[in-house]
Amino acid sequence: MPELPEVEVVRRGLDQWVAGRTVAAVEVRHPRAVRRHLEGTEHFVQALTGRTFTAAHRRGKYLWLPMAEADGTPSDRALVGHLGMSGQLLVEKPSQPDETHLRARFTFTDGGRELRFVDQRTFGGLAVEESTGDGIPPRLAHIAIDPLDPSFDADAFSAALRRRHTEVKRALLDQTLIGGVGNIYADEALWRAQLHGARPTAKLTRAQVSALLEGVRDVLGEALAQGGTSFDSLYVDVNGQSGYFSRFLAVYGQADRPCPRCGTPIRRESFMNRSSYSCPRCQPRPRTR
DNA sequence: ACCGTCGCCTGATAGC
DNA sequence: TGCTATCAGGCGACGG
Repeated sequence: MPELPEVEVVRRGLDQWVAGRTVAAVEVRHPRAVRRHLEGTEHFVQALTGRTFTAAHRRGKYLWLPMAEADGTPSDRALVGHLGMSGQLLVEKPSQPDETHLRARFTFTDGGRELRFVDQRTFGGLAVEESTGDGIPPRLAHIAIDPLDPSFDADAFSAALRRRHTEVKRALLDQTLIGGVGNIYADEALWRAQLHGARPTAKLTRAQVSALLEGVRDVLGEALAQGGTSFDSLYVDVNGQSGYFSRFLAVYGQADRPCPRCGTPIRRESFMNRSSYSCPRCQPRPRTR
């Protein structure tokens, strides 16, 4: 599942292989892929055809590509994308057979490799959004700065976290508080900080918040270092099927396997209608909830 | 304003 | 064998 590190790998691929190219045609194969483009599929196609992508940016798990008009002047719109659970953005030769779950195809005026949006479960999507310059499109403004962004403010995050009246894992998954953390890396960061996800945020000490943030940064950074070198950027597989995940994860998906720190079997709990993994000894449950 | 729950979606897998 | 149930989980809408 693509979280921040995987999306950053995709961004780098787009910046290298798509930025600077002009769209010749757009084919939408499944309307759900552009459902967030409220003006409809035809408008989506019109808004992109003939425009040039100028760069690829990311905040949290969102990507956006600013555009320029045919005469080179900057456009006030950008292509915004989210990979959801299973989305891929692939840069491939036109001769490559269509993928089963191909949702949209972009061809370019240079006749080179196509950009394809492939998404089995269709939680992801594309839209053209208002945007000026390289700044974040207003529709994405609610997504918090992510911890790999140089402007991330650790003190502000710590203060905001401790002001919340919720459980710490919920807070980590809240994209308006910190961007880019999903279920997998939330569990990994909590394990590193030796905190159970049900701990109330308001009662965390400064030291605990600090350890948590360090855990988040480390796990995202390490995943990026591995993912960024594991994939051919021409074919960015963000489904984790290449297996680099499982060698790297301490607790996620590791139920009944020994905790790498203390050897206690990892437990799996249901939380927010999804799975949470933790070490019963390193991460004791809070007494009350 | 803030917090928690629900529905969306499809393929793999387990169990009968 | 073939069916059904369960699971994977990010996000925005919505209700309290």
